[in-house]
Amino acid sequence: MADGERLDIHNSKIPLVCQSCEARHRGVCGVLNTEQLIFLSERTSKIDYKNKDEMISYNQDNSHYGNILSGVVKLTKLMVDGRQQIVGLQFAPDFLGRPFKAKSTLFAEAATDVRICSFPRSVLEHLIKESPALEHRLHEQTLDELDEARDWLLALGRKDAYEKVASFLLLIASNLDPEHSGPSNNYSFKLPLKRFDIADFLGIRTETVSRQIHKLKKSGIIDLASNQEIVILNTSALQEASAS
Amino acid sequence: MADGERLDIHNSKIPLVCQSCEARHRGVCGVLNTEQLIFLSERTSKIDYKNKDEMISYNQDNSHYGNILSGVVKLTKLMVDGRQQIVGLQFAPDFLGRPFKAKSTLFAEAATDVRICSFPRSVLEHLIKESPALEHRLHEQTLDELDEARDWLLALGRKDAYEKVASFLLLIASNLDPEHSGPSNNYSFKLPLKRFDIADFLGIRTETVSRQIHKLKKSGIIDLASNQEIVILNTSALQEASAS
DNA sequence: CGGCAACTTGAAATAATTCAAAAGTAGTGG
DNA sequence: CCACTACTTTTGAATTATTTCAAGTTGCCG
Repeated sequence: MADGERLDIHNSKIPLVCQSCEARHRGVCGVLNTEQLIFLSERTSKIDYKNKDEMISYNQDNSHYGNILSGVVKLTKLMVDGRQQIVGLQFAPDFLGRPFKAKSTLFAEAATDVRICSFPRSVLEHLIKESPALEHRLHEQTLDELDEARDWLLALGRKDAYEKVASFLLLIASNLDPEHSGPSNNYSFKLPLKRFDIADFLGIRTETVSRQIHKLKKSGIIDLASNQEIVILNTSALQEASAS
Repeated sequence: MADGERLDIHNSKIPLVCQSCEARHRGVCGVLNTEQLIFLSERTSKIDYKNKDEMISYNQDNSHYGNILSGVVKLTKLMVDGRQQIVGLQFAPDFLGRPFKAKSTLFAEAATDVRICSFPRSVLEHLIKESPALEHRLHEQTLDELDEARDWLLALGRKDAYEKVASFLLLIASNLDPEHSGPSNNYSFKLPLKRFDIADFLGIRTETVSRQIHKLKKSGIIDLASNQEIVILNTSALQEASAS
């Protein structure tokens, strides 16, 4: 670490595997310096999951972590009698996994085809020890997830089915296209979740989801290009309907 | 910082105000060294809130943080039409406040008389910069809160009223007396929340809470020493009833 | 002891579920 | 390209859990 100039040149060698990576800047990797990025990239492997693949199982050792490169991941909880609830949805470039705990307390399942950049626990721990900025970044994501979870506690506890479905459509729209936060109308997207999963997320039944989507369509707030393709005709009316 | 011996002696002077403090070891202060503890203690003030006092308001600047020394704090969300949902309960020695965000997205209200050790944002930020262990400790609490929030997502989304009330009683029992996690029977405690707040937490109505408590009593799982004092007669049956 | 708030109880109304069946959609192979 | 199957979604009707509304009862604090 003597010659500043050469060091700079050397450090600008961002690993090839990272150069066009979704998570490189927005994800946790954004806080790593080049040296740390090289260390990490040499210990990662890209893993592809098919839609419906189980990525993490309940009680599984938290031996690996990952960054989501593409796709949507469902986090679900299961009751002994089979009742199920989605307790989180994750999108690229979210960090995936529960740090500092031996075993997982939930399931992670691919809701679409998913690609992640995976690395072992020891690598995470080593990097955290070296880089407080990394723990800070993870802490921020955890805080954001907590804020989100609390928004959903309100929705599950106090909103009716119609409001829940409207809220869900807004959530998906804003996550698939972060630009879409504003009231730009006539925005369309493909739902990453089937009716059953939507119901699972909202704590209601698929039949109820279907009926509420029908209502939203009938009142001209949305339209269906196909079963899975939602067209938002009137964003502010949808926000109104979501009661938030 | 020259003479090691004197420094040690000096450093063993834990601030008087911290010496008998609930949060000193279990809370975030547990990760601070003596020097940092002195720095912090010189910038804190103990604040007492009465039951029902609003401690943090929606959209309020996050200018102060605190450690709960005693009492129970409700975190609530409010909809424009007045519907309300408790999204978290905090007990001593929890850290209170939302770091790294300008404004609060929820209300914090004293659910009992509450005492906190409060300090300004700048002090937190200064200490975090100096001590990665502090951020780590905060990160851990946030992760625990997220785990809890997700447990409640499952409860709100998929449990019926009877199961919700049973789950709630178990939650309170284990937080008021951490020793009570085991199946020791005939344990009694005073509910820190009124029926209305319990309903608010569980996403149901007070009348429904009342009816479910009645059911639990009728089936011999609990007894009421008074309206607010619950006696758990059969912990395993209560766990059964909570469906978790 | 009085008065107000918290809690309980009952009966009617309602939102969502359950069950059943029909309609739509996608994928496969002849 | 159509037929076939499997799966997802929609729709309808009956049932159920919870809410709502209204009235009582209890308990607590001054």
